Amino acid sequence: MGRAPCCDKGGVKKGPWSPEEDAKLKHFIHKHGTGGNWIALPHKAGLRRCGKSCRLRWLNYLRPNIKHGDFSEAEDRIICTLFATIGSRWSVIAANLPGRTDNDIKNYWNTKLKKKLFGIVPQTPLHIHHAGFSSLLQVQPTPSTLLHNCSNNNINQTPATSIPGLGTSYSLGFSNTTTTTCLTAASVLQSRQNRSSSDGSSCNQFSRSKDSEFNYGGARGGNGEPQIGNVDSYFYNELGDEKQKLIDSSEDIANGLLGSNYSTLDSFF
DNA sequence: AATGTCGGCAACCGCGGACAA
DNA sequence: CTTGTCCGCGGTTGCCGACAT
Repeated sequence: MGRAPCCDKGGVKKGPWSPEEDAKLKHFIHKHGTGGNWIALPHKAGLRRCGKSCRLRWLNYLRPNIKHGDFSEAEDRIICTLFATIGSRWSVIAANLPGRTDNDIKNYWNTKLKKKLFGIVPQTPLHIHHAGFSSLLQVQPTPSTLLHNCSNNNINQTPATSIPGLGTSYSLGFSNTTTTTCLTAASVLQSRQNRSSSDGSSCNQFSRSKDSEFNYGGARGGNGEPQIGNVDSYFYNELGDEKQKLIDSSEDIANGLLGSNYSTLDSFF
């Protein structure tokens, strides 16, 4: 039953690829393609490597049209917005950045972009976060770092909007990438919930999976920890007229960035 | 100059869904 | 329907060069 055994784990080489191995793999794929079977490929190509390793090497480094080097400001913005909208789905983000690999984007986010956006470790948490940002709990920005980053980034300066009643009140400048994308993610989700919820009060859909967990600092449990899935208490009770503005702007951003792919976001929530 | 620390990046690991037998 | 493998993904590790002490 089942398929033939995978590669011989004992006989395979691990670690960095040599130029000779790269050449062998490249030559074989150019001549024969992958054949839809990575497991059989290394043997056919004369490589003592696991099929998985070959696939990774090809996809991340050897295949044509791979971009290496610095990311542009436009790429930064796309990564940030998509990350805030869909979380750490690097393959989906990579699909929106031609020539970039998921591994590249993941490394770039973890080593540079995260620091560029959030700066030093803050004292005051930002009260809105998507599951994608939950991994950043140790590096959430203070209002001052938000403003600092905002002025340094010099991105789309627009009037700030005050977000009251969230423990610590302060202005969130829409021009800041991080803030915008947090609000974008929150309001996109909220608008989607509006469409699917008859009474507008249920947040169940936000806790269905780890990727759709949401919380607001304005809605905390008895232990003071943010509660998962309490988006509505903020959107319905506290945000008032600003709610629609947020939803409208976030829909525009998402539509502009993702185009026809935007409709596929439904599948994530 | 030697040693320690940090950051960037390539590669590996383990998991879950899809699919073949 | 069950079992076992393949594939793709995200998270993590470890190597190596740059920089600091």
